[in-house]
Amino acid sequence: MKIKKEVTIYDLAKELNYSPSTISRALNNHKSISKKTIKLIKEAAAGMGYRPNNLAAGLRNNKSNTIGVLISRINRPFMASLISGIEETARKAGYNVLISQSNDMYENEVSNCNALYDSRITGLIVSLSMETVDMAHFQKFIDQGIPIVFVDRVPDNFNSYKVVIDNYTAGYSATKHLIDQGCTRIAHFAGAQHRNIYEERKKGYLDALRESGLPIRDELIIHFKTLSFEEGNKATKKLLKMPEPPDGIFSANDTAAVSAIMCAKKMGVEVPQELAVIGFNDDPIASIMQPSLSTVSHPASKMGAISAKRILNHSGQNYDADLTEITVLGTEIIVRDSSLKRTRMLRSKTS
Amino acid sequence: MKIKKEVTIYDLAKELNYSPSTISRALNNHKSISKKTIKLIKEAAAGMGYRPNNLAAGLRNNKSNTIGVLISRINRPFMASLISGIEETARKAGYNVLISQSNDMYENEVSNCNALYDSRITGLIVSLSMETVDMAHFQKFIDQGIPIVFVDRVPDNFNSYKVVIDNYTAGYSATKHLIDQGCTRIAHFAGAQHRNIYEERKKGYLDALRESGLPIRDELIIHFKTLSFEEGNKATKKLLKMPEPPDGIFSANDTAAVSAIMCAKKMGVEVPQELAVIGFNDDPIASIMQPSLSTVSHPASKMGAISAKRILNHSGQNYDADLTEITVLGTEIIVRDSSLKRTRMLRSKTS
DNA sequence: TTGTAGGCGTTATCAT
DNA sequence: ATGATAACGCCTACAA
Repeated sequence: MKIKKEVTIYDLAKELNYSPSTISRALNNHKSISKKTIKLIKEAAAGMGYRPNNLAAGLRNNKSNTIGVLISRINRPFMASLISGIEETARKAGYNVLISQSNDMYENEVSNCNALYDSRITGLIVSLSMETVDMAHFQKFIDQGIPIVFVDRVPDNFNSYKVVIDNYTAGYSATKHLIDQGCTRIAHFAGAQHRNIYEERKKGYLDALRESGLPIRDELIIHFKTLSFEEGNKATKKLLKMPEPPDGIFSANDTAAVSAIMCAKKMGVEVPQELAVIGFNDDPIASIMQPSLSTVSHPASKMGAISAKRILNHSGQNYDADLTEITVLGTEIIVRDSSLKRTRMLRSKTS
Repeated sequence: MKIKKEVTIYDLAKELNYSPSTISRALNNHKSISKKTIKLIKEAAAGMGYRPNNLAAGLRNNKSNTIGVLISRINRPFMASLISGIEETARKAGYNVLISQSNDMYENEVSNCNALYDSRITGLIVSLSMETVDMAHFQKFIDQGIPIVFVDRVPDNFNSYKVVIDNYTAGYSATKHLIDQGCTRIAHFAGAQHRNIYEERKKGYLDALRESGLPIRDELIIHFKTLSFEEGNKATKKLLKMPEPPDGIFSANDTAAVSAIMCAKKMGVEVPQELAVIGFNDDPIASIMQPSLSTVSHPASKMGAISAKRILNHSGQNYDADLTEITVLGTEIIVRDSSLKRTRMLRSKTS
């Protein structure tokens, strides 16, 4: 097939009897060009079907108008909403979004990192893989003055922009809520402890128990690898078979919390009467399952938007100093049926 | 801050006493370069921290190693899995993925289309917005020999690659299943009829009724704009208040089906005994809610992988001919509790 | 306000 | 097997 020749600023220049530089300036709204000329040139450009070549502009500027995103998996409600927030904000500012998923594997994270770097992205937004410990693969961005925003799963040994929620308080409040409901043997589904968000949630859990004078029982703290449905199922089965089973579970994510409820049901354990459950994230499923799942809100889309804005605002600032700008968002406990031991008002309300 | 000078093939050339061309060829595994030299050069490149510049290579080749994705919304289970499938396949082949969401608005689709074009993507994967009717914005890709793969929500007045499921058969089978369960007044939640996937599902529904000798009642066919939870809720309420309410609903997506079940519960209508429901997509929620939702499988990730492969395999072939290569995937009815009127085996099985 | 010219990093062509 | 050179499209000092 014949491929149509693309229109360049040279073609426009010839057509309109201007120099290419004037065309270029006009298209970029350069102040030295009169409104009239700009309008004329832009209309001609549109008429001739001109489309800018980001590759050429990017090469010239050594930077593409692109934000890179590096996450574990796209098809998780939290991540999908995070990306959605990033995309929306970036798009409005005329930026594109390049995505990549590590599937929670360090090796993938490194190679995706390189792939994004090779595309000369304007900035990088990262939620670390479960495995990642070493952070060397991010250094080259810093060396080039390319801003990195870590979001949700952030490192604590690397200075950069960070966007997180207050995981400690969230963990504390979630646990406190269960205690308020009368739970005394509260289990915790903990995430990988080298990811500080999970460490913080657990700390909040521990402190809530301590403050209430409840004993900390190691056998009720289950350390998960990925907080998957399967892991949750297995853990719950084991817990409920204990001589003194827990009467409450605080899970570090909704997926595992849901599996706990389903497992309990199957084993004939009533939720919330015999076992109260609270999750984390407020996935869509939380409000729909029955009993509906109490959980902690996690403003995914907003975190994405903030992360993108960080990149957009960065432009040329230097942030390699030992300066770490952290944005901490609040969360709230969303009380639904799965943790309401005492009163049962709102029973059928979807929330 | 000081920005480190980036290493280019010229630096490598100087360092190794080769010409830039040789370096370039070696890095691209050109056959005229000996294995030994390639190894030498690649090792030096890695040692010196060389990273290729996709922008420059892309400009030179007038094509970036990037696949563009244009969808309605990322944070929908089907879409997230679709993207995930695309990303995984693209990544393995060394391609990047640029995403954009239209939020189901025509105007956004057009401008995103342009933004992706400006980045000189290798190929475009599209699931049309609900609004889109005119297809002119895609023409420029065809003119440049850039392949387009339409997936799921595809046009029927535009020749290109397409990846779809057999919506007619799916709609037929879903409806037939309800009939087999003894339903005689089956309602249908239909999507926007100018999107052929919804038209096909409806056709299947109608034919299933006809073949079974059941009357087609217009008042039981509800046309939705977006098949949202709210729309589903409203429609269900109206249906159940009819003098002769339906005893079955075939919804063109799971979201609306879930809302139907929840609405029915609230109104004291038993599912499936009084009202059987079957959805479409097999969203994660379908197997977890109670009663679990019968639905039609929709191989999102696989469709994404196939779409990406289409682009990767295209390389230079001409497909502007009046040739439309369509890949049709099969689906299957997933029977769960929400439609099992008669027998109740497997009651507590999650599916 | 507009034009000229050089270069961003890479690769393909042509030559050796 | 390797090298020299031009070109991809755009932007921006510098000049006018």
